[in-house]
Amino acid sequence: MMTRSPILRDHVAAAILDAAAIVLAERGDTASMADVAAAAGVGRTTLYRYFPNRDKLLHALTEAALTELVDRLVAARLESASVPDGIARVTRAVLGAAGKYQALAHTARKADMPPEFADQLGEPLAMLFRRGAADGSLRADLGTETLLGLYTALLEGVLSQGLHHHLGAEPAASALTSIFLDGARPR
Amino acid sequence: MMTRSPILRDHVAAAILDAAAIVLAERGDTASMADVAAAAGVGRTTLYRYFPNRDKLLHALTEAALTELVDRLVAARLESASVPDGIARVTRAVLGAAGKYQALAHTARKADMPPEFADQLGEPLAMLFRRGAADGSLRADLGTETLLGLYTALLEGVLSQGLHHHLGAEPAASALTSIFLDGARPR
DNA sequence: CCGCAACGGTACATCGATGTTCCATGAAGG
DNA sequence: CCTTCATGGAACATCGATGTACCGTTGCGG
Repeated sequence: MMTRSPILRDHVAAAILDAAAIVLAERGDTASMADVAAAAGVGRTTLYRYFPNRDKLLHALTEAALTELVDRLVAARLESASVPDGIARVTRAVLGAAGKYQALAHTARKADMPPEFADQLGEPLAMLFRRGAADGSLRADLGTETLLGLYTALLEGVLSQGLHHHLGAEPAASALTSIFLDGARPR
Repeated sequence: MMTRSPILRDHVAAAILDAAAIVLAERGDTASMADVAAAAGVGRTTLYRYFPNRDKLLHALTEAALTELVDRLVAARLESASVPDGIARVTRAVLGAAGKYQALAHTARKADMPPEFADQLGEPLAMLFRRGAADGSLRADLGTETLLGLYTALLEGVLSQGLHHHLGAEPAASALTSIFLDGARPR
């Protein structure tokens, strides 16, 4: 027998998640399961065969998005970069993973983010900023916490505004990094 | 007869809108009319007497929020300020009007923003940034459009992240302005 | 080439939200 | 004091979304 193919099934599931990410990013919570199914080019019942209910789908989506983000973050090897370059890498990583990640900002209003991810995401970033405060490559007058908050706010704003679509991911990333590090005033 | 009092009615309506702004900002589209009514401390039927349906409520809320924002923006007298100071004033204005404005970012996904408001909000800001590009008080290498996009992204991100609640409106505004103008790198 | 299994579609039960109607209550105003 | 009117609650109809069951079709695997 051998149920058709387990790999195919995984790929279909991935395709559904990609579609879900898009439609959720567009329409937010108002997107229905039917919308997701249609966007994925799959029957509604088939969608339910892969994800037995809406919660499971959301959960799988957040997990996929956070995993991708964490992967990109470790691949960025922040330890072996200067602080400014590290920030540039983080920016590229986040904007590159935007596809799936963007949907979560609207829906999963920090509801049930698994705490292990929170650490895996937040710690490297916090470490980077602390290092910057210590070695003088970042301002100290605003406080490391505030600085980090402003940086993530800028990331979230750019994503939610779709700026990386107008400009392309790479130009958007370099513009964002440049503004955050050097400001809008000419040096 | 004299239907009780027309001013009282306006105040109740305003209270409902305030409550709606809060609950919409928290729960987004998933907030029900019943939630809004409860948050406003008013019966569900009474809510429907003031706003005959959900659309009307949302519409009134966006109008109130945008009106407040426009008012603060004209009160800021951007023409008579330097560009950096103008940006500081805009930041304070937006963060000050956050209460109502924040809810719209999640819900009214630039759906039906009345175009007259779009101009009243966008034009002064665009003017300010163009002036900055012309007189050299803002960088020109990223393009005025991009610069403006990054600035509004930063505003939106700070709001959606609630940073102005952790820090207080005024400190948040000055930190935001400082980062945007001067960057995170020490000068 | 044949059968199993996944697929898509239809139909259906259920649930929560929306919007409406009606009525009892209570408080302000004359 | 007594009328009047807004309020809040309950009951109701409706609608869309969720989740489930069934069924005909299709196509890959053996």
